[in-house]
Amino acid sequence: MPDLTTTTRFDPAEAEPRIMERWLASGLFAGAPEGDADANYSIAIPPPNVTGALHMGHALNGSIQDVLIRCRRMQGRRAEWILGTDHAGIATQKQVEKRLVEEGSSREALGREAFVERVWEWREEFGGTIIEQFKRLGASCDYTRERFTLDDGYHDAVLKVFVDLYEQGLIYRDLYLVNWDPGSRSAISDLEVEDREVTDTLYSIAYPLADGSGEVVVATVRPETMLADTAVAVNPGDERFAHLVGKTVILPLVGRELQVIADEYVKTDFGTGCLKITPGHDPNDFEIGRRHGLEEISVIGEDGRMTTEAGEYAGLSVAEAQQRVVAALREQGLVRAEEAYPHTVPYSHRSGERIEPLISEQWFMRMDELAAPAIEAVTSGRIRIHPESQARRYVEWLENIRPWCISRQLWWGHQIPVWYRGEEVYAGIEPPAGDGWTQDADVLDTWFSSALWPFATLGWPDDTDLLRAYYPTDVLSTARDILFLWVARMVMMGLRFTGEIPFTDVYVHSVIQAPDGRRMSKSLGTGIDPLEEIDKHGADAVRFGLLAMSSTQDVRYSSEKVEQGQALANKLFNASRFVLLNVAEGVAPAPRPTRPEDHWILSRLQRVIEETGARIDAFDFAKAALGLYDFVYGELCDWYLELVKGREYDEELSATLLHVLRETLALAHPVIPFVTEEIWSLLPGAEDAGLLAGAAFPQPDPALVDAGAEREIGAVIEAVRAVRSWRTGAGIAPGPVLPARLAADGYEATAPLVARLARLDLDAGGAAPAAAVVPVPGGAIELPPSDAVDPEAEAKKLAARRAELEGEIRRAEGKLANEGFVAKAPAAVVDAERAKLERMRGELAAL
RNA sequence: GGGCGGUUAGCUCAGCUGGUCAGAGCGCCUGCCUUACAAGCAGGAGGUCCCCGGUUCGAGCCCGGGACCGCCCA
Repeated sequence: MPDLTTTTRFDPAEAEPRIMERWLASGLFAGAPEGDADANYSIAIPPPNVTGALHMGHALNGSIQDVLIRCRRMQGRRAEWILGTDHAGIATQKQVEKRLVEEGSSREALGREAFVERVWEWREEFGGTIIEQFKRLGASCDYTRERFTLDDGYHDAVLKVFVDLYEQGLIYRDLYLVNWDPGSRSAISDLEVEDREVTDTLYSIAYPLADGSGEVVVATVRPETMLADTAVAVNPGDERFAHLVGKTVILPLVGRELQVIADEYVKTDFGTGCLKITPGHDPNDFEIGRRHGLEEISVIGEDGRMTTEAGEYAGLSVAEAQQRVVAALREQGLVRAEEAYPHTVPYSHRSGERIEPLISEQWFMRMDELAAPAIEAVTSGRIRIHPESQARRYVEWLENIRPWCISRQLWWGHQIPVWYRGEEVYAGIEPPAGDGWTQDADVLDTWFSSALWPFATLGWPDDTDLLRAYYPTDVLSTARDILFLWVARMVMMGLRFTGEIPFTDVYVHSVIQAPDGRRMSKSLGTGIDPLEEIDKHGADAVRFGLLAMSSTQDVRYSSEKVEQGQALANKLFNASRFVLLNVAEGVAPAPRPTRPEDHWILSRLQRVIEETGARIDAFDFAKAALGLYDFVYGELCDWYLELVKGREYDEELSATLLHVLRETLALAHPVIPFVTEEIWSLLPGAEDAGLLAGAAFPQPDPALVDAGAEREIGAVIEAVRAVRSWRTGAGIAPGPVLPARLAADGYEATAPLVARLARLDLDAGGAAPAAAVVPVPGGAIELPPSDAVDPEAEAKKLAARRAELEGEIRRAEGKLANEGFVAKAPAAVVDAERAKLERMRGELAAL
């Protein structure tokens, strides 16, 4: 505990761990599951990969969710932030495989059972890292109910979903062209593929016509796949080749006869206008092949080597085969052209290796039937996506959804609950009775299990207290990149298996880029570690900074915003010292205004309470955070605390100061929980008040809004600023008290405030003609001749001001003389212009 | 190729339905150790709101065209 009389800085490193301990010990984050989901408030955290470490995306999203959860908790709702990690199939398996290699062992050497055992051991040792890191951030998750997408209960849910969908005919096995990732030796889904710009060689190759009447030239960057060609296609509207459709060509090197077919897919202006069709190794060709009933030949195997179908090339790597095929074609004089060709090529998001499209037998999920209700949930407004532009993307994606390849050739994950015995196939939660059954070796795509996250974490399929209390959840906060990968799938599965939408609001937050605008990534070296930032500036500062810099679009990381947050925490700490060291003892906090400035700050407080609440409700976190900053700096510290200095700290003032401080702490707590909790514990009566995290969130009190006081103190502020500014311009030091007189209305109750803050003696103005005139609201402050005032300079400044005013007046008069303006502009705008003109004429007259 | 977003102060960004909207933080300059905070306080300088046209009494804001940057999908 800091000693307020001597400590002038808030020390996050010392305070934050201590405060987190108190929160965790209080049980506030882990309430009993009572009541129903309508009354309660819940958020399911996007489960970080168990292999993960906290990055800026987690830190931002954690801050966002924590603001929501803390705010609702303080508003009296039972708030549950569901926590857990994802088993992250490929990532985790690779992690452990790497260690095995370092030990001179391998996955294969260990065997499946032992390997999976090793992964569990790894998880036991390192899987908690990111959870601990969320604590550093101050995230008020329910740490007592941490889940894992591979724990027992969760596994049961996954199996049930698989078996149900299988029985309903939505899950099926099929031969299909998949994105084969040679790196992980597994099929991966379309969404795990990323395109990269690559320059390949585009070869033009001649295929002779079978009747000897000529040749067809096709263009390809993958000549080695020609060994699997089963047709040549042209555009049906292409007159150049119309006569060829239906004819036969001879596939060089292989000798197979290929039909020339017509298909709309072929672009007339690309390459030669003739396309070789390789259904076994190209997604588009695969589609064309299925349309035309073509044979599907595979010449590349899952090991990345040519298969026996490739004849003499069998066993070669793809690259070797390409060289040999091109060489052979050259020898036969069939290569017509070679050119460099930049294009985009699919790569595995996971392993980073180039995708090899292959036909293989995989498990698929039919999505159309699941997608329809998920589209309806959003178009009907039952689920709201913020910002709305993302809703369009969601709907468009679902409308064009394709079957989802859900099997992965990995060992770490939910092994597919299907057993085989000869020709028999059995899908079930329990293995079938009898001998001789072998289970499918594949596991499910990690996203299959994540899709169940909002309800599987709560005990589904059992009807549990947790499920009743917290499902459906309220908000799902995430970045854009997993809107399809995860969010859409949760909606589909939620609707299918619980009959309810899994959440009512989806908030899509910014992606934080590196300060130079590039992606933040470890491999680029552009990453900034949020934990280092927390070490340097404190968790409050990082939370504030991330929230303040976030918006609906991507933003660059701004360390200035984090420093701004640190400044705010420190400012609040010192403002609190001032209040606590001055107030009378034994006074209960309460609004007890006696002076205009008291009414003013209470009125301003109601406005910031109102605004902050509305901004959090609207997911406008940047404005919520910056609005708090503006209030604390621009109103509370710069003005109110300065205005009350010099007053006696009587009961009324003490009560009001404590009230304003308390309300401000509570209001700011969801954004900067640590420093506010720390100060809260230093308030008088803290022992009985409990934790701020469990206190009430402020509500605006309309009775304390006071427009009159706002005008009155607003004038004081403007007047003080005007005088200070004048002093600087006149080269007069800010310190000395100058004689002056107030020639303005509206300061009956506040003149002493102006005098003190502007360093003026308003009773010493005398009656002599003014040597300087400072315009203020309602009139002017006049300064008599003195050593400090240079009459010549003053005269010059006055003349300049007059000229400026005259110009402004002419402009306003011109505007008001414009018939179009007066006739068409709204009355309020015209009136405002007239009022402005009057004000300027008044000021000119006063000069 | 299709779609979406962006371009406002030296930097990072706010600017709602067109009318006190030209703003904030940081940086910079000047002056202050004013009994909460010098990681502070006060004051100040700084902008062709990407370009060209249009609509309007009035345009960062709306419309058309263009340039550049970024993201998503194919």
